[in-house]
Amino acid sequence: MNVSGVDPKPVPASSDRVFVLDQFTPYRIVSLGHMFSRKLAKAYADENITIPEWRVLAVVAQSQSLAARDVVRFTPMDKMSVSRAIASLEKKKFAERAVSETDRRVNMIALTKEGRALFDKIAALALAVEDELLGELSPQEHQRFVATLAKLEAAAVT
Amino acid sequence: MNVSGVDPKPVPASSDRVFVLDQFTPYRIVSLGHMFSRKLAKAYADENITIPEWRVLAVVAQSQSLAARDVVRFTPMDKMSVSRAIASLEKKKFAERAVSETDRRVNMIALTKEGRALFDKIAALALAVEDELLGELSPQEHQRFVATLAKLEAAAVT
DNA sequence: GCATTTTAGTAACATATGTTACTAATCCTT
DNA sequence: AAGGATTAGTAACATATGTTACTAAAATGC
Repeated sequence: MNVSGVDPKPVPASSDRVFVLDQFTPYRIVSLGHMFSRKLAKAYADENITIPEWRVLAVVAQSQSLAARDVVRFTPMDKMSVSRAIASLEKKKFAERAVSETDRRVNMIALTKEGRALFDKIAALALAVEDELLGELSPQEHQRFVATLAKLEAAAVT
Repeated sequence: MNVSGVDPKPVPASSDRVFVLDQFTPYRIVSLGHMFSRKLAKAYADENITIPEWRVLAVVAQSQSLAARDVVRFTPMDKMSVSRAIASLEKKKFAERAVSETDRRVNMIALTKEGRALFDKIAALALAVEDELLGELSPQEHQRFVATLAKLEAAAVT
């Protein structure tokens, strides 16, 4: 019982079904996403890097050099966010930008030595957080969960 | 093959494990959460209500009247966000605030007739979106997924 | 090959969100 | 019951994020 003296009660929605926020699966996924975000951000809070910057770092680290537009493709960020994150990574000397020789509209992004080192460090932290968060799941449970996740991702892009 | 001429390649992290962003489960959950958020926001884009406002609306709708501090408990919002959302719901005539008679620090929130109607309408939309997003899952798969979700929520609060 | 459309990226503005610190009320301890 | 500690809520500031509209380059199509 909370301070207000009332517990939340289900309330009939328009139809015969009932809407209860914490039994609403999409909402729970969103909330869990927030919790994970915060956990991860905390894990690398000392590393002088923001979430958007980390996303760019992680994507660029997986190729030798990547067009900014492809960062947009590979992350849930819009092009303005990517542009800002890259600018800031550049200012911090974790990445460098160079105009593409074949298409001068395009910026190619590459990590500096420091950027690569930072990625390695944070990747290790991230994997540790993953262990902490998912460690309780059996391999089978994890595998099933990820399979369902893939279905949901597919449903969400349609 | 993308425009830049390189596909993302896994890169060894600090240990023997490899960090690949789109195989990193916490990140996938966060991304899926964003996708769902956007889907839901789109579904009620015409309704003159923001995401934080909707969260408050949904929580308050489930009781007759609720203390603002309990909204903080029941949502992933901090008290400032809740305060702002309530202020804005009040301005839009969807909610009313009254100082609690037993504790004058506390604001009790209640929905107006219009707020209740709006909740009913959006709840129906939300359930439709849920069907769209989760409709492909068998009852068993959904049930398993939600069970795992609960474990992850528990791990994330620790 | 010239005009039109599309694309990549950014600047400038508006809005939203997080943070710190404050006020007012209540609780707790003795 | 008086003092300090805690709690609910908000104001004011700083930062981040979304939006629109622009520039420059390249692709398209006539």
